Amino acid sequence: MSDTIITRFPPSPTGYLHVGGARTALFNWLYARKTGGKFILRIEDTDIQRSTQESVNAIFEGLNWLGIDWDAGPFYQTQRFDVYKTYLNQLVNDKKAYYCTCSPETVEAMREKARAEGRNPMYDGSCRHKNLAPQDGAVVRLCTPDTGSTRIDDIIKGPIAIPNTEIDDFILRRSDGVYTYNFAVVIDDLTMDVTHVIRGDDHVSNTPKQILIYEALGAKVPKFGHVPMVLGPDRTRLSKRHGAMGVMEYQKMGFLPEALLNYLVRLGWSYGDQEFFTIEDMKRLFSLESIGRSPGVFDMEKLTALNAEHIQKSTQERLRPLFLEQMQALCIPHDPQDPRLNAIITLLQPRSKTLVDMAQQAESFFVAPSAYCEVASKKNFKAESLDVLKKIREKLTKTEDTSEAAMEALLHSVCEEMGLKLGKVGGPLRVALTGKGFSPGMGEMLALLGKERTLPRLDAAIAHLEAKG
RNA sequence: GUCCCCAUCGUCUAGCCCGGUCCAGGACACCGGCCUUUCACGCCGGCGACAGGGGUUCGAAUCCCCUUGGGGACGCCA
Repeated sequence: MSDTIITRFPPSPTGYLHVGGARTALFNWLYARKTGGKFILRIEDTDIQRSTQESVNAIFEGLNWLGIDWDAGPFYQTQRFDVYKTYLNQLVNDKKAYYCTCSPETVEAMREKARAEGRNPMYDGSCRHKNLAPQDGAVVRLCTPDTGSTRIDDIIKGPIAIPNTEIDDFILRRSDGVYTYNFAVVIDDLTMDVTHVIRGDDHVSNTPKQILIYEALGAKVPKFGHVPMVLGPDRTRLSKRHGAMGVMEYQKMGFLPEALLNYLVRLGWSYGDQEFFTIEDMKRLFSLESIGRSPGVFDMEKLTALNAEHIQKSTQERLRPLFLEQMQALCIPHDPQDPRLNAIITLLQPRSKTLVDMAQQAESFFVAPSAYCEVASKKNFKAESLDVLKKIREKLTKTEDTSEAAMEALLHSVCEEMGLKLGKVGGPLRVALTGKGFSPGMGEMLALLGKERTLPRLDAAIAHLEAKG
């Protein structure tokens, strides 16, 4: 009755939320948000053997982390059998579906035969005209047309026609009374008034079957849009062997959800040359028309680059809790109340690819180096370095102003007085303070470390150098 | 095997629908350089693609056909 657009995301709870599923969810969600429509979450748990509550929870967790919210649901298919039953009976009464008692072995033999004859392996419809009475242990199959073809007017791929000879009388309800995916999906989409079915490419062959169910029911067929799949670097369907699949693993690796979403939305969809999108940008600019037709390879490097950009453009309020969370997760000693936190984050923002990266770099601000990197000390702890460090120490003791500018000035005066280039001063100091060969600028480090942390580290380095001789 | 889909730099893509402005643009990666106390950031430059073949046309990345290549589906899984 209304023209509200209704989309849905129907994961099967047989594992975590993976990036492919996340992208499908994202597209459906964005389309609903863009058009002011509704987005439904539905759990397709009709595979009772493999469905688990942990998986359901993992899917919620993933969706929550990504910030993908839904307007209705979650609905569970296993709780909707009474609905399915009504529609199934209608089909049987109308002679559009029938009971079949062929055993799995018999059907397999049919498939084998078809294969041998160079045809698509399928059920041959031998029970179709037997007019079998409803009975336990029998499956219910749909009567599918033997001629003609079924057309999909795909929003993304354009018209697709599948010959009906390729579609067998598939099962709507199993012998144990559980409804199959193809049937449950149609009844759900129908009764939930779904207007747009946006899903992975791997479903194109299911679509004509589903259309046939709508037609047998005399129901209105929704619009379909099949988005190309996400491939691994070897150009096959993304799977476990390609490594990180679960969305939450990306959180552990220090990715921002908005960065993952940005990456995912751009994988297959485009808006001119724009690469960087905030969530708000996506909601405003997304369109089904601009989704490409070819599959895309998941590229960690590009995701990482995008993540760096999102970190760089992010705000203090956004980053601070995530940063703290990451410090915690990595067991890096720190003080969550430290007044320097904002300054540290700001300093690290342009130099961090991930939150993990940022947290690791932040360590130096909280704890003294436990050791000096061999390469770095070999390169920077030279003969004259001992005097340099002593000089810095001496000057630092005498200053009160530890602002970045004052610290820069201090370093420059050391250079001047000792007739050294900045590198000869900054190098040893860097190793003394961080133990590493790289870090932010020494002025910035000194200012953030303050005398109370700098002096002991200087003393330790001086002792280290004196011991070395 | 059968059916369906796809095809622009290594990767993501713009351009394709409505042929000329494209000896094909952007981004990631890579390589140089600048900046610089290190590492990053930033900036500048470079490398790098219309799968192949036929048409149609004055003209094709863009339209048509074939070939090749890739992906997907063929379950009492979803």
